Amino acid sequence: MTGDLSQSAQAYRQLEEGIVTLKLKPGEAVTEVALAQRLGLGRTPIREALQRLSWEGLLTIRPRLGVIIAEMNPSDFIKVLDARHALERLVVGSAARLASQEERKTLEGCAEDMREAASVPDVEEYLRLDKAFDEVVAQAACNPFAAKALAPLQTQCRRFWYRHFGQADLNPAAWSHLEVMQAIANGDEHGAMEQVENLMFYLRRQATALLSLPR
Amino acid sequence: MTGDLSQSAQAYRQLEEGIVTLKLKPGEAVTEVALAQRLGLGRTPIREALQRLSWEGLLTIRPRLGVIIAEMNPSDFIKVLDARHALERLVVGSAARLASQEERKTLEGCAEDMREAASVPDVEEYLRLDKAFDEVVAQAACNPFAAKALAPLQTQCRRFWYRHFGQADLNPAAWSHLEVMQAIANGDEHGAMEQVENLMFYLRRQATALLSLPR
DNA sequence: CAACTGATATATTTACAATACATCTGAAAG
DNA sequence: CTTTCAGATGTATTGTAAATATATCAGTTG
Repeated sequence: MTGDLSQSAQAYRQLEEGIVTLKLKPGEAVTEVALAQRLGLGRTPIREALQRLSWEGLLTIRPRLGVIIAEMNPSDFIKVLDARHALERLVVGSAARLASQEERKTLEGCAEDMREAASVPDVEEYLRLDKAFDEVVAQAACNPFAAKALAPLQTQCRRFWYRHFGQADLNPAAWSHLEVMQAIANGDEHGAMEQVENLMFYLRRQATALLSLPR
Repeated sequence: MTGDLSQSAQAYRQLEEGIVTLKLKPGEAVTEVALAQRLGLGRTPIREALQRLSWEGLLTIRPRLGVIIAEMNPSDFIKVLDARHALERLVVGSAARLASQEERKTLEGCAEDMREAASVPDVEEYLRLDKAFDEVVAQAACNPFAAKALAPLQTQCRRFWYRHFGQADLNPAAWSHLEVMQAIANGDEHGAMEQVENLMFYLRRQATALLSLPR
């Protein structure tokens, strides 16, 4: 019907997207039945999606009380970044070393698209490409365990970034991504790790800048 | 009734333990209803537990086909270790820096118990203590995101370790753990990171030794 | 101010539907 | 006559949904 994804998977995708793009606002309380009606699905798929989102930290389920979309303050984001940084080093390095020709090709295409999305600018498209980029790299690294650990952190980053910097200039972030992609595509392991260091540092600076503003 | 855990949580605990202690053998196929009967629970809690175990990589759910307990070969274990290593560095360092007095106390007690479990030797108790150790450290590090990413990797390690080295001498591994705990308890960040490096190196050596044997 | 009652939301169970796999039967070919 | 392959039917298992039970919160009443 709607692709050959299971209903749980559909629910998950839609809810995740809704959360990172803030259609579901941080702090908001929602009920299972409300979501079920909204997405036109049964309660069970919704429930399974919610559980998964819960242990990815995108929302918290409070028994008999409802689910609330997770808040995220800058200091939490720093913590996410710490964890992500540790894993990105590993994964990006492996990807530069192990990526297949096809994956390198895909990465170059992705870089091109991202450059364009940043110059339009089209934030949602940029986000989709960022996600695609992360997925290709994760696959190229040939370490599904690291990939599984990393993915939720990347999702959190996207959400936080969209919330606080979605309206800002996309170009600096995009450039930084491009450098990483180029290095991986060229099989330059050292360069890739250096560039990912820059990228993480850039995100960290953004977050700390936010911390000093009392908002 | 059985503590105040939800039935899903109970199911998860029991299944996880069953998997790491190989009461559920790698490659084995099981059905939801069989597990439900075996644990005396309904199908839904089982199902939720299975899903969680699935995205922790302890089993794979093949739609309309059944769930099969994950195999794990040494080369997979190396990958798990790569990812774990990256995160442990971060978490252990933070824990040494940030642990409360109470947490340091707990760690010292844990070290004592582990020394004893290793000398008895009591593998299952050792495993429980190892898990408790990991949990205390994760909490002390004040980074729930890193902790969530790390926990499944630690579980995988325990399982693999129990399977291949459960019968071997516990003392070397225990000592290495003790060093880490001591360093954290003393707030010696540098020492803790050094010791965790040793521990990871030790595990890696064990795995590579296994790789060379054709078994 | 305390206790009770009603409403609301989740936790769990149960039932039903859909799908895949295995087995059995039949016919056709050698 | 035997063997093999194709088709159909039966069984087992998961995916989904609805119903029931239980706990929590809020509002009201004594």
